[in-house]
Amino acid sequence: VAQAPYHHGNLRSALLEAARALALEQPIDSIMLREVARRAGVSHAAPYHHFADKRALLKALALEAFKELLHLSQAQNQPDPKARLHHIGLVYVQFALAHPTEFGFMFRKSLCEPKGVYDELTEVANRCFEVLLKTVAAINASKGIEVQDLQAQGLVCWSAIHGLASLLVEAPVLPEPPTPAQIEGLVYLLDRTLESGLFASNQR
Amino acid sequence: VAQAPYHHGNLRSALLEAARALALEQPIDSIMLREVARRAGVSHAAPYHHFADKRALLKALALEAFKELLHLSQAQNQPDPKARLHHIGLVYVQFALAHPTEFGFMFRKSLCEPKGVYDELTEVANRCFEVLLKTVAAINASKGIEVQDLQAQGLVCWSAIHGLASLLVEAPVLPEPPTPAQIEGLVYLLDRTLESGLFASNQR
DNA sequence: TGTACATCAGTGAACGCGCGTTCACTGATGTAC
DNA sequence: TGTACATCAGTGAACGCGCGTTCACTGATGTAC
Repeated sequence: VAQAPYHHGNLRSALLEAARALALEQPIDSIMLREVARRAGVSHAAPYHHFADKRALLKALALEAFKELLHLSQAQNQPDPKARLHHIGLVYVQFALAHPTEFGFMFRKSLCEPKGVYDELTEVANRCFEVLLKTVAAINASKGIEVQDLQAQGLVCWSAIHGLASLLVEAPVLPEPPTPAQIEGLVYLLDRTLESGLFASNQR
Repeated sequence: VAQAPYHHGNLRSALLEAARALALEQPIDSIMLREVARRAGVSHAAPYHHFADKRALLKALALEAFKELLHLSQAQNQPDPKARLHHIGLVYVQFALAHPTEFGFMFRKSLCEPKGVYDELTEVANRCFEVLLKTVAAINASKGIEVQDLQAQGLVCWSAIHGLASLLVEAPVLPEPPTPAQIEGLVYLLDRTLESGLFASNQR
């Protein structure tokens, strides 16, 4: 296998991996299909045996990203729902910082068009949200709270996490990329905000 | 002036306006300079008398967007700092929904490169953040709270607002675009979360 | 008021570029008998 | 174990396309005298 056989064997994965590597270096829209093929060591027409077109390859990339995010969110087994929520927030922010281009791309609405038909990307995204919703519901239960609109509560919770991740990735305001310790500190502050508000007096 | 004079008169503004209109129809990276010129009723070389290149035009578009956001944030005169924060959150989300393409684009880090030199976009973005910071600080003061890291507190606050705006614009999870009433409801829920946490028992 | 002239803000042709995609092809693989 | 053959997964040439940018140009404007 050392001398590059005619058949690649696992070109589909290799193309996705090449696209992932390119995404670390440049924005998603300047990724070129021919360059992905080049990186995978294959002619520029070869990808068409594995993906209908460029868009399909990029969508597959987004799908993989969502699957990884889902996997990370679930990779825990803590009994305390608050600890679970902290975990979700932390891995979410860490994922965004580790894969900034994919993070910005995987939420593009145009990826899921046309609407109405079954779409695996939408489904996995929904499952990510459901993991969060269940955790939020568990915290409600542990506090004996009845919430009228769990979706809205979950959306606000997701917003706080998503916003922190987004700003850390892209905010023009931040002079330096944050250190892992700063990230954890911000996620803890976020936890406390969700727990008791942004203006609780037990600020540390 | 009815018969299209040779000199346009205010082509720079007209080009930005054309770009803004195009941004309502398509993602930022598929906006083409030649089409912007076409929309402005001018030859495709004319923009080069007003912008160094395509990137400069798009950056000017982002700058205008930030200026409008700053203006909206400041367009109020409420004595209660909590009311001011609510206003900021509301106009932020409304702006994002009204200008989704620019909203996604104006935060791109690459817009502010090369770093180090003075950059008007960075400055206006910072001023937006400062409006928020001052409001948060005023709420702290009204509560007699001393905060160790105002920047972090402000960043978390901004995250919550920014995240809600981002998700409402782009989330693949939401089946329908939200109504104005839903938006206000979510911003109120956000307010209450910042005030007393996501799990306060006074859920309505 | 008129004229010369510099400057500004357009035009339209042209350039090079590299893309996404298609096509006929060919080498490799696997299965039936 | 061999052989025929269908199928799969590559190749490389070619296509059309429209872009961003440059250039020499020209029409319009404004100022000096």
